[in-house]
Amino acid sequence: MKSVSGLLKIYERLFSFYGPQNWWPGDTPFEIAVGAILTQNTNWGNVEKAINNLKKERVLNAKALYALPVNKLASLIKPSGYFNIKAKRLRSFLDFLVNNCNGSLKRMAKEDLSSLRPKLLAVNGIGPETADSILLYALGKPVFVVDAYTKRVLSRHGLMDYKASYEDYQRLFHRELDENLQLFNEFHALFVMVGKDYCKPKPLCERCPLLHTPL
DNA sequence: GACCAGGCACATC
DNA sequence: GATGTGCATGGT
Repeated sequence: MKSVSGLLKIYERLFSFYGPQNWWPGDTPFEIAVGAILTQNTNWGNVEKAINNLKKERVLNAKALYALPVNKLASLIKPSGYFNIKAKRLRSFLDFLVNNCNGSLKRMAKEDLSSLRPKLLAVNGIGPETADSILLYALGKPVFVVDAYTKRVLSRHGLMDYKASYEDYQRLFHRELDENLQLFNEFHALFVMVGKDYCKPKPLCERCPLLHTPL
């Protein structure tokens, strides 16, 4: 008898309800990395406004963004909230990108996950979720992205203690699931979908697909 | 007007 | 290691 992972059941239900998400919503690895920083504790719609401002100014590339004065950068990303601190965080990421990877995410992607992840985490303003979002969605590295919705869903379904650490949550996925880039990509996106729709601070379980869709 | 949103760094105990 | 706080806009 083969035991099916509870995580896989969740994945199958979400996938059959929402379908493929084809994340990240961004056209280039650089846009994805910028979006990952801008979306910290922020509604994605506000991030889109900020990214559109950068596109209009034609500065959504490493070289142009690096050359931009930090106060000008802050004014462009204002709609995404926390604009002063996020301008600094973008600058610190750009420092790393330019000085270690010649401004190229393609170059960054050549480095192994195990050595690259600690380097990203050492960049001021890049914590575990932002690092893993960049690694998975901009660089194609097989690492699971844990976010607030993931924690809510797993803890409310009794799979994890809500207060467990980021690494604890991530270890669960890496232990239970095959190392599959496409699966990691879709699964995180599906957590965001069900989180936005149903797994809010005040849960809306009545019509949640995790409780009310067939396997 | 209150609540929420795809975190993180930093201070303090 | 755990807990508290500042950061800020825009939608519901």
